[in-house]
Amino acid sequence: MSDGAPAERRERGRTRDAAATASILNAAMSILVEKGLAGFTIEGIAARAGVGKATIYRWWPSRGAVALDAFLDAVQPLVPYPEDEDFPTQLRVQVTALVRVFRDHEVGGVVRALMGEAQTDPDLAAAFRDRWLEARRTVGRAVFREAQRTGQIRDDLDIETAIDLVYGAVYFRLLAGHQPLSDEFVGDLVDYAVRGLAPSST
Amino acid sequence: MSDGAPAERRERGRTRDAAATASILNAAMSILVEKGLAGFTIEGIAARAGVGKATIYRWWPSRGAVALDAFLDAVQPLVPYPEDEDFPTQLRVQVTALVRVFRDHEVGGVVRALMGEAQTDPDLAAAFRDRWLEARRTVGRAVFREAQRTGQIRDDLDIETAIDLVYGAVYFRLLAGHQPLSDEFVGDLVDYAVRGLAPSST
Amino acid sequence: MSDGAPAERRERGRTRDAAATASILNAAMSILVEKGLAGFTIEGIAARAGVGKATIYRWWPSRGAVALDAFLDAVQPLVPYPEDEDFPTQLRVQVTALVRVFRDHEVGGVVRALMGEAQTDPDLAAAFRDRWLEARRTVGRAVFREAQRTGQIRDDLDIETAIDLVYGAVYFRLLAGHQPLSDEFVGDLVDYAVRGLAPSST
Amino acid sequence: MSDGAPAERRERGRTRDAAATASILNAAMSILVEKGLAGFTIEGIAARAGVGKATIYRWWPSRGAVALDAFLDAVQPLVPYPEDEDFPTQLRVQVTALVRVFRDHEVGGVVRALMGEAQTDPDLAAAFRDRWLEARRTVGRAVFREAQRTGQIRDDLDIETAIDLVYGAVYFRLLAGHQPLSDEFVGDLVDYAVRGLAPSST
DNA sequence: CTATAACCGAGACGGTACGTCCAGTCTTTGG
DNA sequence: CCAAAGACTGGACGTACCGTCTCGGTTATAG
Repeated sequence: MSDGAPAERRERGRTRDAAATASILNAAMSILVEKGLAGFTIEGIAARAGVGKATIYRWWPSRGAVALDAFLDAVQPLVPYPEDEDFPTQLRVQVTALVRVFRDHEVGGVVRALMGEAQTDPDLAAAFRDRWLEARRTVGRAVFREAQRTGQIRDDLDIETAIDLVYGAVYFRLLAGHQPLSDEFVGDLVDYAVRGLAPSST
Repeated sequence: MSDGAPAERRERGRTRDAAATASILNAAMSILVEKGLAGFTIEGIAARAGVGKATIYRWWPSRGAVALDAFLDAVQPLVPYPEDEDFPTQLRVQVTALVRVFRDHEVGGVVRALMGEAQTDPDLAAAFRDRWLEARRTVGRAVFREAQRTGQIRDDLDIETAIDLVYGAVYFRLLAGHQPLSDEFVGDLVDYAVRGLAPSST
Repeated sequence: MSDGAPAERRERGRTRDAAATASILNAAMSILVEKGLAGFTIEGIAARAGVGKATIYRWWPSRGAVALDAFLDAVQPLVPYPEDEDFPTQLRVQVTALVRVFRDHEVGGVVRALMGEAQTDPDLAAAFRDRWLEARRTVGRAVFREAQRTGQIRDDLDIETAIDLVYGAVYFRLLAGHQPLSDEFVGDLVDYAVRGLAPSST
Repeated sequence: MSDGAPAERRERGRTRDAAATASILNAAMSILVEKGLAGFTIEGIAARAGVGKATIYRWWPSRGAVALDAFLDAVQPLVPYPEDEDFPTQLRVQVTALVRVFRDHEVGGVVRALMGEAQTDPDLAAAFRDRWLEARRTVGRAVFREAQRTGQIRDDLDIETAIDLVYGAVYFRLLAGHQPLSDEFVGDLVDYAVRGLAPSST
């Protein structure tokens, strides 16, 4: 949420109302799921949460920031950590998990909304990159590095590009909507990528 | 958006003013380039174009539709058709051309704006898919099919997935902005993809 | 409004379309009666009459002018001429007739609309005065003069003021709506006025 | 329009801004006087008052309501209360005062505008009746009742009709503009009315 | 019998104002 | 000092009409 500071020194005055915060994030998430980003307004959130607009502005700089917090609140628990498998399997498990979250939990719409809004709001874009994308890439990077160490992929690989090769296609389908995020798609995608990243057969 | 139908039957009443149409698209494009989608308002376009708001609403259903027409007007001439080369070269040329258009002609920001707006506006999303993405994919598909015919890539390939493997990464970097759209990126991307799509070495 | 010049020299070109004119006045009257002056728009009249807007503007300068013509067309036949009776009876008959037209033929609303619009449109005000009020006053003046000649009212009377004494109350109730235009009202009104205008009893 | 209720219970939230209210009414009055009801727009008032349109719409339902409040603000202090005189003198003083207000203080135009607008806007019509006409009639009614008690006018008189006999003529000349609101007119009018309302000479 | 002119319907045009919504800020009362 | 309530300025929205202006097409008179 906006801050980070771990409430070091007990400050004067009334403390932040945790109930209000939770109420705001719940209201935000339910509005996002019901109506998408259109119709996602600060006034609407305040009304549904039973909260003054100023209370929202005190803690979040923009509607996108609220949406991002609500999204992370709802979605952080859902994504798995890699288990001890070979590289193709690990990659397939990771991508499948992400696609399923997008497809099954009405989360895809929220991600679309957030990335759409981020095209207009640079602060949101940065926050989304740092708090969502980068967190996921950290996990992904570990998987690729381990695969490099065990010789399952080339060691002159640009890992950032390799990650984008796989996940770019997923986000592209999510955002452009020209093709479905099917399990077959994930299978082929991982297959082509694994081959493309493998060491030269010589 | 505006038409499509080739004005078959002469209609009654005053005819559409081509000068106004051009003026609107120019104004729209220049506002998009100057200020991005924030600050891209119907009122602003009307004012800069010297046109009544109603004239815009008469022909376009939303600001996104205006932006799309303006974008296509400006960008259609810039993208090349494939020449007679081997598959890796053709792919590299195509992807490089797209990335350069995004990078060099202030067009990247417009595409970001359009795709961002499309997350909220389903009509715009459909139009963007049909009139931009699909047009580009048609070219891309031909390249992949030719490569298939000449045995440069596997013939059990899902071409749609293959296209997304390459172009997804480009759009992902454009929209998420976590890494630059550099020429090195394009080089590696095409390299990994070509390997991944190649026939089994056996 | 509509005419004036009695078609002296036959002019070149297509002549005025009488059907269109009638259609416009009918449409105007029916819109006035249905919706009042709010909702009485040139576009609405043109649409209902099946006529181009320009055709209306060619012949009338404003919506008020159309309304006035439509009103006079519909109402001129309804008001009676004075018969050969004594003054109080003549006055009562005249006022009663006017009040009944206002009450019974949905004409009251149109007069209210016209006088309301005239507060804003000086040309309409002048036309309404000349073509309606003055026409009615001419009849009224004759009645008062005859009464003066026969000694039924004072001969030092200011006839204009006397007319306003009677008709002013009627129009006031029509426009302000604070009291109904009942027959009892007319009776009392004429009674008080006749007494007030009578010669001194000495 | 705005309230009336004497702010019984102190409410939560920011209180109504008296400066904004005054600024709106001043702007409204000055626009009315300068340009009449044509050119009297909510946007114009907001601009001149330095106020958002929503602030006007929050407190008044229509431009007519604003005009009425501005009018009453400006005019309430100007009309006198009856003094201790005989009936004809009292009536003459009252009518003369009203006519002078109409003539001399640019208030006539505003009343014309209000009554014109009221022909189209029923809410305004009701408010104008209750807050202006009825307030004036209350004073007038007292004068007539006192005259009845002292035998200066008939006691079977319909006072409402009697009031309209006098004031109807004034408003008629104001609204129709066919004759001036001169002092001679007032003199004759009161003279004829007083005679007409007097008890039978027997 | 052809020009020329004024008419007609339709409807696009540049504008103005509407009334609504929301943004982001400010000012109250009250916990 | 925080929270709720809600009034404030401001700006864009999408709509409705305004009055003007082309369009293609239709009667009329004049040559």
